[in-house]
Amino acid sequence: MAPTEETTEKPLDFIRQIVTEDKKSGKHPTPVTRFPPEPNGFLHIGHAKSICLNFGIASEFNGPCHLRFDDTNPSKEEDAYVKSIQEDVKWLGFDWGDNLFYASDYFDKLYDFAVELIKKEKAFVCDLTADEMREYRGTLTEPGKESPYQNRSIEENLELFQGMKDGKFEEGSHVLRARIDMASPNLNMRDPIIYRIMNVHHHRTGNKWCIYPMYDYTHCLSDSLENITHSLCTLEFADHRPMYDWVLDVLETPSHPQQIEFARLNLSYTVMSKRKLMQLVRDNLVSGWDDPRMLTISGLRRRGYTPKSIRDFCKEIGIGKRDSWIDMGVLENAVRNDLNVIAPRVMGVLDPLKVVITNYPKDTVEDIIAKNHPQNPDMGTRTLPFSREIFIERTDFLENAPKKFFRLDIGREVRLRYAYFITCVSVVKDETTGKILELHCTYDPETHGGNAPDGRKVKGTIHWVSAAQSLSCEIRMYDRLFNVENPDEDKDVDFKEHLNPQSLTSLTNCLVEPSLENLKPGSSVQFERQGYFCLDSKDSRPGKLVFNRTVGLRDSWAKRKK
RNA sequence: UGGGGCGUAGCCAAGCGGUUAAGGCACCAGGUUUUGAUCCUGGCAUGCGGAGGUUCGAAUCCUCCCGCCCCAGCCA
Repeated sequence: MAPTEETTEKPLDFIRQIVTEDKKSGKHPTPVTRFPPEPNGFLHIGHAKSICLNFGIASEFNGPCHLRFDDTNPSKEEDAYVKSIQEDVKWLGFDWGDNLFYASDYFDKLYDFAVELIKKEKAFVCDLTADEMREYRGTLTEPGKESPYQNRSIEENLELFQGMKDGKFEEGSHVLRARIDMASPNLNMRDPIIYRIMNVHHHRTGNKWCIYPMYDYTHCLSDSLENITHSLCTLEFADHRPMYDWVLDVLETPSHPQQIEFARLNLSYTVMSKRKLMQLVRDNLVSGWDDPRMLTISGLRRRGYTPKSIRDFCKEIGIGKRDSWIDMGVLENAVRNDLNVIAPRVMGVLDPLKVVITNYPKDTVEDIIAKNHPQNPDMGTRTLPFSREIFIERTDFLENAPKKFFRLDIGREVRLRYAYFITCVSVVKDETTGKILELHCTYDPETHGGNAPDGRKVKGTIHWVSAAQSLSCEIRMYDRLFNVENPDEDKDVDFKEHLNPQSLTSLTNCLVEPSLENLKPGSSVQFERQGYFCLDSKDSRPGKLVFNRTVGLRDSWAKRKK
């Protein structure tokens, strides 16, 4: 390939560079990655970044990517979440093949490893209470104190640990701890807890266990048991890497994967943590995990985002180690780009204003041919009914409009898309309120199809629907969920205070062209001059259509008005 | 005032000692257009957190300083 042809390729991020080098050096001829969610909530756009990274590397280097559920804390986890997570990963377009794993699959092995640790005098059972433990841990600047239980004999530790497993002790009375260094400047190395007693039913192992391993102990071993080569996680785990390596160095394990950290995604005007998303759901501030305003994968799906748009977005933002804030506009731009190519164009009127074409014959309904996509003839055409009474957008008429207003005013001529030129003659108003009830216009029969034989031009082309044949529907308009860039910023103010009360506006008098009658729920269309909309997959019914606005079109006119 | 991570444009982000510091978003100015959409063209960092130093040559190496993020769960 000529060098010039390579210039469009996106440069490798630092993780792909490492993977590339490991392949070249023969250290890891094919990488094995994993996406390891805890099944304690729904996946969100932040997870998509990790999914695209892990599955993306796998497919680029022809290696597998495992889906592994990090289910070591049964008090928060549910089977419903594992289902939704699998659905979302698949929907995003990724495939883990046979490589579906659960940390809970390794509970037996993990227990045996813990016994090995005890036998090597690298772990001990500790009876300190949680409060005492905190005191003994020390602070950021002061070293901790060694546990009075740290010198128990191997035999005693073995017996106590067995007792923990057998349910002989109360929750909180004992934990198993790694024996490392209470004076370590890294708090994670101050004899961290690796097992705790929890009398909780586990969604997969039921009541078999009453002790559960901690993340730091489990994750590295799970990675090793699955022969993961590159264990990718977010920056806040960098401090845990010494522990990750310690466990794998002390124990006889199949492999020693490399943990690499990257920056998590921050998006403006939203919150990302599962805990906060959960609050919004629980407090009924949104309609559920899949509320179209939520940046969960299921919310985005219902909003009309395509898998490709989310993948493109993740590619666009890149992988690095700086704390970065991505503007919502970047996400919106990603859907627009995809939908612009694939969404059929149709006409829909959000706020209808009646127009009577006074010189058009009364009982005539005419077929108008319209393109389904202006740049893609392969998408074909459709016919639109046209008649004497139509509806246009209320915002497409303005009395005493400025010169630059390319729409309707008394005496002005516009083109009805694909149909005729019309000229506004008069306005009918409600005598008491002054509200505009309808417009009287005339059409030029010579302009059929939208072109004037005399070559005269009109600046504006507006969308319309035929009054008698249009379908009424509901359209839900969405705005950002929060009205500040970072709802988490002020620790003294609850993030819910920043909720945008206008985040959902339901328009119930909308009218769309009749071709939409049998549209499949979930499909996307562009309402010309308005934006991209998708038929809601939950609430839409035949005869009672409900659309979600995915995103508006770029609108330089609206910008100019400001 | 412990440890770890990070500072390149309004927002992301390449750059890995050697021509005028990629690219995208945003923004601005034109052009095409039966969507004020799309598309196309051009503009947009004498500058890489700051100050010194090394070098013929520094965003890249060294020193000091400044700023931001993370860590004291029996969460992940």
